[in-house]
Amino acid sequence: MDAPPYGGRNEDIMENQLNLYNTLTKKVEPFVPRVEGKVQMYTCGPTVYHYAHIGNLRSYIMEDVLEKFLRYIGYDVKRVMNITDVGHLTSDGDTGEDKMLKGAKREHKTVLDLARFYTEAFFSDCAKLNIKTPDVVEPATNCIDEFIHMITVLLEKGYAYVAGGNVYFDTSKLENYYVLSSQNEEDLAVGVREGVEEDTNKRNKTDFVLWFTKSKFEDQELKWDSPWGIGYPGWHIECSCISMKHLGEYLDIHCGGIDNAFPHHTNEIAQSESYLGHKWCNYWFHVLHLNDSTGKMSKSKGDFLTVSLLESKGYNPLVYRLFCLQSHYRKPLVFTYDALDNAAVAYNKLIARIRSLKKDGDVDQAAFDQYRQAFITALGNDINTSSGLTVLYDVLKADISDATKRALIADYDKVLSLGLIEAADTVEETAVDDELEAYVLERIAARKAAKKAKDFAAADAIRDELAAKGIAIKDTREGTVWELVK
RNA sequence: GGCGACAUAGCCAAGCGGUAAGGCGUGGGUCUGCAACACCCUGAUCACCAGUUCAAAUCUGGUUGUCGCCUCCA
Repeated sequence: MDAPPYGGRNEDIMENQLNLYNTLTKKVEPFVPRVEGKVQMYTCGPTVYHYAHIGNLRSYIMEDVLEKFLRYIGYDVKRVMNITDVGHLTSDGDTGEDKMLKGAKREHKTVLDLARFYTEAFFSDCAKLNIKTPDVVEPATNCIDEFIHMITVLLEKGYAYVAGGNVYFDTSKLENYYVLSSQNEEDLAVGVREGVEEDTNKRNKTDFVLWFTKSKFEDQELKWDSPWGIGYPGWHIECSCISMKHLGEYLDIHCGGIDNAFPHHTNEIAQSESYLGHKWCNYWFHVLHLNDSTGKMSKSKGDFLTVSLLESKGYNPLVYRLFCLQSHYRKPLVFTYDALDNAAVAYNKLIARIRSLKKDGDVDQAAFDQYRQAFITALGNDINTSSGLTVLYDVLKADISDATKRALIADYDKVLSLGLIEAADTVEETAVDDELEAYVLERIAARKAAKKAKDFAAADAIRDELAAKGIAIKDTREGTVWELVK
């Protein structure tokens, strides 16, 4: 058997199992963790003021694949995610559109209740998409002491200043602030978008708030005492602190959506490395956006696409996962229902093919190892999920035993998490009452008799009769099967 | 205004200098009494222009278009 020809052709990086694009270096480079065999991974979690839309979830799906692939090739991964439940919960223009939030306010629920509600909703959506919950999930409100400590140290070291009641990070103290983007201060526009006011307390355009006591958002509900007065933390500080709280002074991979690269991640690097006095994170993994026909998906314009909405339209959430996996995480993806339908058909066909595989028989270990390596080569090439799926299709077409195919698919699905084997082994349980079932079975038997007697007109009449009742039948090698058509 | 990403068949999409993967759809066929299912076959010179090279979808420069970032956002 010839080795399937997948993957990069660059000899230098072929040696490594995983080559990852690093936003910090703007190159695909071999992934080498700081401590051999272990990966420290941090993910920017959701801001829980609303449901996550499927664009948000694209990032979490692709990060999930990255995490699972790292485990697949043998790394011991510790992954941490924050939950932003403070800071800008009431500062988003979207809230005007948010009926849930309006309702919550009407019912005098607190922001914390709201955060709890949407945190649960977020993980519920993740579960439907087979996204593993990170090892550590930490709400920002659990870490106020840590934030205050880091800000205190930054003030002591001279990287921060107090102005107008707020504490700011002084970006002019850094030799190189723009590590994740090639911007320069002079050309940065302040308040480019409408409705954004310039903060005149800042010494430099790019300075950012570490702690607020004075905010333009007067209705901030959650506030804590601090050396600088009663207030609440700035947004950027939480990720740095939560990461260090659980992963220590060094981080291997930091993930997030591409919109976070500047300024959020840039600011995280600034404050973290100023605080630590050494380099903090080696690899930055950014997922590009899911767009709709009008551009970037957002909660305040166009359709607000959630997992629940897709479900209500009859889509299996895993179809959306497949839709994401068909594309590369570093390319913008445009969502259309046509494309999702395409993925739905592909998903169902895939399941049907796997279902037809025989379960008994021996696994050919040599073939298994070879195809497992092909999959590693595909995914190891900067998490090329599209190529990974191609390997999966190749396995289905390969001249190897069904048992080997099933074993490989189950193995791949540790990373892809499309529920392939489970779906294939699940017999469609149509919710029908016994009476209907008895009727259908009787009609099928009658049709079979008619067919046997070569009375095809009668057989077709029975089929039409059932079709009129929304029941489709088809003849397979194993006999006639039926299902309710929507 | 500045910074950045992207542009491959009807649709989605891989491609990492050596002569265009895969999926869906379409069309044709095999199997079935017919239909459906399944299976087989079927398609593009890679936005445009100019360079570098023996060789470019892949590198360089430019043009056009789309999108993102420079409040908060995945």
